[in-house]
Amino acid sequence: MANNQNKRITLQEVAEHAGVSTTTASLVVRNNPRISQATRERVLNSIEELGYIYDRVAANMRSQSSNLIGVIVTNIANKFISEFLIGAQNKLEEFGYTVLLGTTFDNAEKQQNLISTMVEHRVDGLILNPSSRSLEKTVKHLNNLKIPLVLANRELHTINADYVGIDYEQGAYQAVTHLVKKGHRRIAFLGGIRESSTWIGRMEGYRRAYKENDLLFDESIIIDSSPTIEGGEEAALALLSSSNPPTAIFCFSDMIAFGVMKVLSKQGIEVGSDMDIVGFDNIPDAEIYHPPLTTVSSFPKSIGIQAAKLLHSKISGESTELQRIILKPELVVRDTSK
Amino acid sequence: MANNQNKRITLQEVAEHAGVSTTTASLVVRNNPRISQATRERVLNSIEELGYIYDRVAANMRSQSSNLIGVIVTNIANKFISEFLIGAQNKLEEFGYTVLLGTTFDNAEKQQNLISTMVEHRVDGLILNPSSRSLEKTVKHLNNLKIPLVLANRELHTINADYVGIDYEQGAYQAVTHLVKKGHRRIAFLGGIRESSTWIGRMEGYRRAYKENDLLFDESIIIDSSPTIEGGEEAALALLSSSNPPTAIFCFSDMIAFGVMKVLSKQGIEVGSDMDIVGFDNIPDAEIYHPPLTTVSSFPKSIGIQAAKLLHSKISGESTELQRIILKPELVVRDTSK
DNA sequence: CTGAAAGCGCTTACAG
DNA sequence: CTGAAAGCGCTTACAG
Repeated sequence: MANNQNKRITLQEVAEHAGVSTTTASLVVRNNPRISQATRERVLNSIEELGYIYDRVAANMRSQSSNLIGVIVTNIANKFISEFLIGAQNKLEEFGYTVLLGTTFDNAEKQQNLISTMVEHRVDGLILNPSSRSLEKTVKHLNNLKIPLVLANRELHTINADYVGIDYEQGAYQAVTHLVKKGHRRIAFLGGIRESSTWIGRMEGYRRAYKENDLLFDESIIIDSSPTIEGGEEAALALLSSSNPPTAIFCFSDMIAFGVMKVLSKQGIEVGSDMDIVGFDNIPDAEIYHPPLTTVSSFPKSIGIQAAKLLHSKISGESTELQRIILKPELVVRDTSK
Repeated sequence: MANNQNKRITLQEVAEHAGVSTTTASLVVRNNPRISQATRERVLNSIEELGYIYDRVAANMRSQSSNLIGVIVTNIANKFISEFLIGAQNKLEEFGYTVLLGTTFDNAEKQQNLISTMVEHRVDGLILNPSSRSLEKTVKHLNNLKIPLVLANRELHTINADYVGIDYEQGAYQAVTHLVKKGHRRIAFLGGIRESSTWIGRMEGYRRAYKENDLLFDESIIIDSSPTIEGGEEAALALLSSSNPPTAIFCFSDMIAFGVMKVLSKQGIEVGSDMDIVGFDNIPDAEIYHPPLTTVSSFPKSIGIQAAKLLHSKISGESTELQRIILKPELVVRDTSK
């Protein structure tokens, strides 16, 4: 083995090899047009010959910018989140950033650690899909952040930051109104974490639809849970044990709806005839599920794209005022409520 | 606005504030035990008071290690991949690394760019779930890599690197043998990209089961496709137009199986009685699908964990020989083949 | 169009 | 147990 096997070639060595200064070599690797074609080619040849690899870490350190964006999400196994992440990542890469990914698994401590790590890595900006609960320390930290921050999907009202999400209130309102038009007068709301802004938003829409249609509001058919299939199963079991079950269920998410339907079908309750169901998110599975699920479509990929765009405009100083971008949801009627 | 608003406090300023040298301050932030308790506390107080943030970029540059691991996958929207990613990420974070994520969307150029970017960012190691086709340039690049590389899920035989994956041959063999035991003698193999090692592995298992059971091998019921639900639909349509259809189908993946079943159910073909189906991957949806899907379980999270462990042992120099870790799959029988 | 020198914010020998 | 000085590999004014 050669003894220079593990040593990276530096720009200075390239410069020496090409017979120019490091300044010139540096300008060449960054495609600065003020270097003559002849010199540029000499340098590029040396780079090729020596197998030089640009050291972005050193460059970033000197120029005080990292081109790194931290993206922190609750759980990539959730289809809504993975779609969101794809949108954000694609757009960020288009802008020339590299993504530093963190997953909190909805854990507040993990979220705090990830934010610290990313800030220590000198990310140029941060997109945060907050966990359902955040430490006070984290709120303080985020409010003192010197870099642009965009919150996504879940709002933290204690934090002064830009926000991109969908109109949960409107989505829930559409879902419940749709069920009312089908003749339902007793509609449960199942799943989701009661403290989260995403749950509260839906609750407001649910209430508005109840009020406008003079339905009898009943806390006992509003059951929260963790936002997973298992959570949906638990909520459904709790609901079925009640003395006065509803005729339709509005679910916090499609995942919740899947859990609910799993329980219903085990109990011999036919979805779409005995009980109508509406989900939320319109994940790809909603369409291929049996029966296909009526749901509120919420364009997670668009949210990701918007968040990336907004962050980029903040970083480049184009936009300075705080913004809230709220995307409109859309009801997709399928077999669970026809 | 104060004019020091955007300037980060440096360790030197901390040291001055605490009345110690930067050496001492540096040792304190890294929890070096050779600093006395009294000095340590003075420094920690100054850090708190000044709001100092550790600059990992500068530290990494000086110490020539980044604590960054690049993880490049084909598509996080795929459940198999997202589970894999969760396993890898959790384990890597446990080891103290931060993850730099890249998604290739199975595009060879994008893969090449991502690898370059990560190497320029001086990642300490790379976990690569290769796209189905790779550029020659990429192969060369990977073989000359100065940092540890672990391939996952898909092997590239032209690359000298460690590999973690499951035994696709064995999985396919189990699936087809299971169908033979159910009495099937004509079993199709649908979906997946013919050039990929994951497809070739399954094909070998399919052939072995055919040979051992003296079945009549027929190329016309082996139809490849892109590894998506849509790909499954296309393959199924192509199969159904053939003059001599099979009585059972072994699908490249659960996603393919979902596409296939969608087509079959539209055509009024009853899955589990008219036609038996076996998938591959055992993604969470396989269980809740209607009907629940028989499939080969392939522990993507474990693959991720193993890949992270292996990479870590390479980085810390514990293991030097090239390793192949092949996890055994397991058949999970459900309603599509009972 | 090109170069010499300083400096980004840390860590690392080395010395005491 | 602590400190002064050099250096990681770049980019950035500044000068010519």
